[in-house]
Amino acid sequence: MSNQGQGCCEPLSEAPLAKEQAEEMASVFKALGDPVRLRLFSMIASGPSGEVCVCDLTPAFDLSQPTISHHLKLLKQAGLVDSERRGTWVYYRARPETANRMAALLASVNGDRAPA
Amino acid sequence: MSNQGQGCCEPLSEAPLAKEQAEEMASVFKALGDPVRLRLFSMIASGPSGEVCVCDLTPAFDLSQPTISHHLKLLKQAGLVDSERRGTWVYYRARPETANRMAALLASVNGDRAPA
DNA sequence: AGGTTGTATAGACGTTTATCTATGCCATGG
DNA sequence: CCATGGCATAGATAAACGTCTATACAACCT
Repeated sequence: MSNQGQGCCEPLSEAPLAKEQAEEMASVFKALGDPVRLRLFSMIASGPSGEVCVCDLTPAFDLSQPTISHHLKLLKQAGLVDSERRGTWVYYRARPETANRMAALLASVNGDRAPA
Repeated sequence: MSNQGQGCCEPLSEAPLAKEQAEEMASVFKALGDPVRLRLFSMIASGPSGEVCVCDLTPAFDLSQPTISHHLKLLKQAGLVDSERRGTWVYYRARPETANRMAALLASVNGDRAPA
């Protein structure tokens, strides 16, 4: 229930996005715009302990380890995940603020408007 | 079944997002992953009459008319907007079902897990 | 210290993408 | 009809992207 509206932006249905805001938000959508990254993010976000080891993520794909590492880096740069090294392994965890911010933006698109 | 102690590499039994679903949803995010398209979608979604004429969208950018037309096409293919020709002009309107579906996905990322 | 395993970085390469100019396709109006 | 204006399609091109192999870095374990 932590929907702390951090006053990020107007809902889409009220006012168009400014150029800067659009660029910032588009970069997050772009990070989610790849099937591999979306699945990675999904696996991380739904990790039962709130975090997932890279060693669990890598074998889940038919891709090389550096490729997975690269995608995780992009997710991190987009602000969607955070990483922490504990010993040998690195754990990734979702950053709900970012996801919820994008969710709020999309949820504001409503269809009931100007009934003829 | 937390493996925090040492055994890290227990394979995830099931991916939260299936491969096909991820590809389908990623294609929508990809459409929103461009600043121009996001602004276009934003302008369309916030149109006071629920729809916006292309003739109003095109001059709002420093881009050629075919480029705008191309971006609108991608938004349409992603299921984010619909278009209708009325006489000389073409009007675009948002499809809230798609936007709300993506919003629901992102909103399901919540941080309250593994209390303290 | 040396070997082993997990993760990240570097560089290369083929594909996709965003943009342009040129052109085609409606629909309206002389 | 033919001309005009709005929008879409086609083809070209440079930049960005996803992937790979090779290698470097980091932490563990004898």
